[in-house]
Amino acid sequence: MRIATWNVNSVNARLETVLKWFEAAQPDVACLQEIKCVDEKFPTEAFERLGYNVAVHGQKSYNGVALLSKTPLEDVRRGLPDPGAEEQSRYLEAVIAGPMPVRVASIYLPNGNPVDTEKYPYKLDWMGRLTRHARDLLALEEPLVLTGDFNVIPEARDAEFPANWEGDALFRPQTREAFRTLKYLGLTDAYLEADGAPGAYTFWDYQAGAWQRNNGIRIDHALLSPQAVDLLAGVSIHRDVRGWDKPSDHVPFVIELDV
DNA sequence: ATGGTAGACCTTCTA
Repeated sequence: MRIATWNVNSVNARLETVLKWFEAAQPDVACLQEIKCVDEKFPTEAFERLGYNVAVHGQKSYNGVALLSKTPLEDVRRGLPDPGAEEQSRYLEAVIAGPMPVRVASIYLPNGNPVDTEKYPYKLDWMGRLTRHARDLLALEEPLVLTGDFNVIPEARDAEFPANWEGDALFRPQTREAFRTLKYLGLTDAYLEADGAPGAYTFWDYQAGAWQRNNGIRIDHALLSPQAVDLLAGVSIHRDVRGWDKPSDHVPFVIELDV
């Protein structure tokens, strides 16, 4: 089972590029982030034509996540538990039906910049809520994949120019500590487990020639329960997609499970 | 030290 995650930066502005990649890469499951539209504006029919079942948790203008699967999506959950009054659409979870069901979550963790605004505490609070929910999911002792745009640079080796990110919400010690707290519940970073070579990035900013200078960071992750690690067969970062016409600033990250 | 790009949008916010 091939499970992809991709922050597409507007699914409608990017639809041609997204469909081109889907036809080439043929993921069984895909988690999209930053779809930037409400549910009714999501191009559901285009994905159904490719054979996918579709679940969407959209939002006007900003954020929004989706889950696509060749087999049915069951037990769909939209949003984390304990939503606040101004909840943003950043979490969508479902069980991928099959002989070995796999629970998958599409995650768009808050960016958190600028750090001297309410955005940073919102990020840390959201990470706390994700961690509490992940603890409950791990208690189920089933194959679980938490994947998406975490907006976290886990270590200096995950940035080409780590000094550029000092003080940034993606790399602050508090952010990295919160990410470790999540992982230390018993989750495994699929990229480190299956490959781990440094210099592998999933995001290059549109600005200041970041792509041309390879000023990249690894912020799109897949965290696996022990039962999912047992199935892990490999990972791949589709770096070349960043060089396509009208690219997203993120590229697809794919994990392969022996299911 | 600064500014650079992209997308959706109640020309400004978010990243």
